[in-house]
Amino acid sequence: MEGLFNIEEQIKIIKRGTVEIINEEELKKKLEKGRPLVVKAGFDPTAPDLHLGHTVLLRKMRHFQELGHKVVFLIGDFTARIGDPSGRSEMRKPLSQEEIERNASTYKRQFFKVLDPEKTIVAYNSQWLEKLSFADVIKLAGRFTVAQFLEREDFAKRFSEGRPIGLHEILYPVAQAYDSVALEADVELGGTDQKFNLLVGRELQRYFGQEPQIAILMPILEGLDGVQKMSKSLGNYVGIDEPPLEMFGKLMSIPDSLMMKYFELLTDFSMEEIEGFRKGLEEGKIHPKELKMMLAFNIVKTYHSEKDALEAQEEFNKIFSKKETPSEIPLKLFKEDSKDLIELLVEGGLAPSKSEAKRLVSQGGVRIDGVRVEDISYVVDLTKERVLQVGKRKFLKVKGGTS
RNA sequence: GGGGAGGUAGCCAAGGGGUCAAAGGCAGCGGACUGUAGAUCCGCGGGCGGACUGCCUUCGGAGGUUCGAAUCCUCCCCUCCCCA
Repeated sequence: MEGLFNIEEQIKIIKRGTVEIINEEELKKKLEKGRPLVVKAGFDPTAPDLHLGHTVLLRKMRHFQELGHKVVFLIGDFTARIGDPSGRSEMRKPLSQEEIERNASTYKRQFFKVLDPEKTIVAYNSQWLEKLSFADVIKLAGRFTVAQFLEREDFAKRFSEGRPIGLHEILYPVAQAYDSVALEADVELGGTDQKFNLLVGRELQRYFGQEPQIAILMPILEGLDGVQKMSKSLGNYVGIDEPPLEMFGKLMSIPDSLMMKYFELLTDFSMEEIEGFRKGLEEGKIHPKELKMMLAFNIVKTYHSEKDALEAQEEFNKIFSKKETPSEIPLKLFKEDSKDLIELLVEGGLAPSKSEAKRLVSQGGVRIDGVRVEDISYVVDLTKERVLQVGKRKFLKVKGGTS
């Protein structure tokens, strides 16, 4: 592994995109030892659909792999099985072993789009957490004070706002810290929201006589709205399993202000190239849309193929620049020869309810064969194939007369 | 254990017996404008019904009082604050 990269080069690669490294000097010392470092990143097996937000971390893991380090992909199955015992959080409901396994296998399939499967060590934290007794847990917890936990931003905030903080929430970081001890981690990767937890890991490692891990914090990636963090529940995400056109379209809708961040965190362009883009943009030499297309193209290429990316791009241009209908539209067949537009919209999945469908029609959001229809009681002739369009990007072909 | 304040739509938050399907804000959706960006403007806003002073289901849960309750009473669940 060594020889290919000297310490300075390694640090440069590792630092890309990070918000903070605690601390860089220690990292350097660890690297100087010349042995592969154990690099840990934990994932909840709760939401098995990976999106670009997760890949920020995954890509950093891959950087470490490329540098020859040992990357541990830690699945938090133990904690997932307990969930949030207060039952307050839907996202944290307890998962059964089967669910966890199913999620974990989805996860693995998706990760290896980014990570090198040969070089990835997959571990489950139940392996060691399950063995701890209540006494062990109390001892571990005894290493920390309430005041320390109140340092953590979201605890402090909730505490001062008078919102509840469950004791288990305090224990979870301790469990996560113990993971680092069990793995003898040299480095732990996490989002900035994980800062506190990663620091707890350092503390606990010291207690166990280990050299504290380096905490590397990656930024939280904002989603399509440009404000909130990318997450499935907010619906502002780009899933890495999404079809090319979908992916391309979503990426084109990110705010311009997010572009450079996406380039830095989600693509392999060098920082020098990215800096060039930034300048070009500032000086008006590059059109923002062109650059965004390049971004979208590149990301689609990463998760699909160059061919798919090319097709997605062409298709995108066709639909939005030339305002033509897409070349491939799903077709839904109906028995009837004619049908209420409203019902068609609902049954075709273009509107969630009839009221909603009516709203869409009366507000001019619905077209049939490219012609706007604003009559709520319009009946669609289905003897031949018709193209329904809702808003700008939802299309459906419908045809009746199927027996 | 004692005392006090609360739980309202995706979120925040008004409303304290009928005029409340429930103000306002945010998010969302549609339209105009654009580069499917941003900013701005307009419209929508539980569900159902060929659409209107119509029907159904909503204000933590279960009962009750009333012609009528999100609003009053009882019990229960949950949260926060102060005291111990």
